[in-house]
Amino acid sequence: MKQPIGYLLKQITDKIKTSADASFKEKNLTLAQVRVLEYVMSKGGTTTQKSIEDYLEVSHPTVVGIVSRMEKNGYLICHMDKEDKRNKIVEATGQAVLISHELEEGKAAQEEKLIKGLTKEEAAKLYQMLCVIRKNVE
Amino acid sequence: MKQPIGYLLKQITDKIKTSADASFKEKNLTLAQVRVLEYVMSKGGTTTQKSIEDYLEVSHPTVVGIVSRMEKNGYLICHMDKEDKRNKIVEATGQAVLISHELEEGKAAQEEKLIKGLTKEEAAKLYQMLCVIRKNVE
DNA sequence: TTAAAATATGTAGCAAGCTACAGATTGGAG
DNA sequence: CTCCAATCTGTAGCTTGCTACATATTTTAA
Repeated sequence: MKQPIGYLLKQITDKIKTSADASFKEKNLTLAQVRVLEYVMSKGGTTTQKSIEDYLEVSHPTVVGIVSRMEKNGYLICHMDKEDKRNKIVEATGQAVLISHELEEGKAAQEEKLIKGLTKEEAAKLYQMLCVIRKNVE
Repeated sequence: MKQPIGYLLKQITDKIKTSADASFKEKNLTLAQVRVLEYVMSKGGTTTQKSIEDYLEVSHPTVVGIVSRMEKNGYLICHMDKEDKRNKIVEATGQAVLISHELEEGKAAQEEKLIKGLTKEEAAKLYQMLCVIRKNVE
């Protein structure tokens, strides 16, 4: 029974999430939170909640949840933007900066593990095709 | 900023789920529920909860939730297996049989939309590479 | 035969996705 | 200036994932 591509994608995504969440558990982080942390660091440690939302391409209530859990766990600090009171400024804490280096190292290894068995050309082709599909579902 | 493949996969998967859920909403179904329904129908309208779990490759509490919501909405009926009382037999209702035909028609169209812009050869190659990746994350 | 292991299900509690609705602030048109 | 629209955030409530723990039944091994 040949599975539709969409289902294949879901199985892969679920398994990436589950194993990543398990590996981050001792740090009190999840894959989604690590992605947020990477993004905030790429912005120099400070950004807005709306900016995270645009980057992740998820709905704003989802970001509210992730950010507030990270704040509760000491990875982020939030405060209102005095220039524009609609904006919520999100900053990485010292604790977050410290572990973000470790996280960065593991990242490349994960990507390699994912595409193990594919040639460099195949991986590039895959990437390109996934971009086509992403456009198709927009 | 080039996104990792894992993240690309997640974005695609999320969007497929969101738009599919919206399209099934008037029938009081979700994408996950439709997949269960398809599977049950492929088994002649009767199977066990454990069998659904193996097919979906998700944890058993996840299946419990999906099946019980479908039962509540009149798409499934469950009862204990008298041969082996550990098994929960799951059956599609008449209502489920009726709409399963409609659902089947939409399925191919969705798959086509997803891979629109790829040649038949590319799609086959994509499928093959995704199978490699699925093995890598097992 | 009986006790332990395997199997199937269930419940509790959490994270992360969504929509729908609401509130506050800012910007722009008249 | 004023009011309406746009923008950003928040809350409520849902589904679907998960792990951890518990229960019942069956199977297997001693």
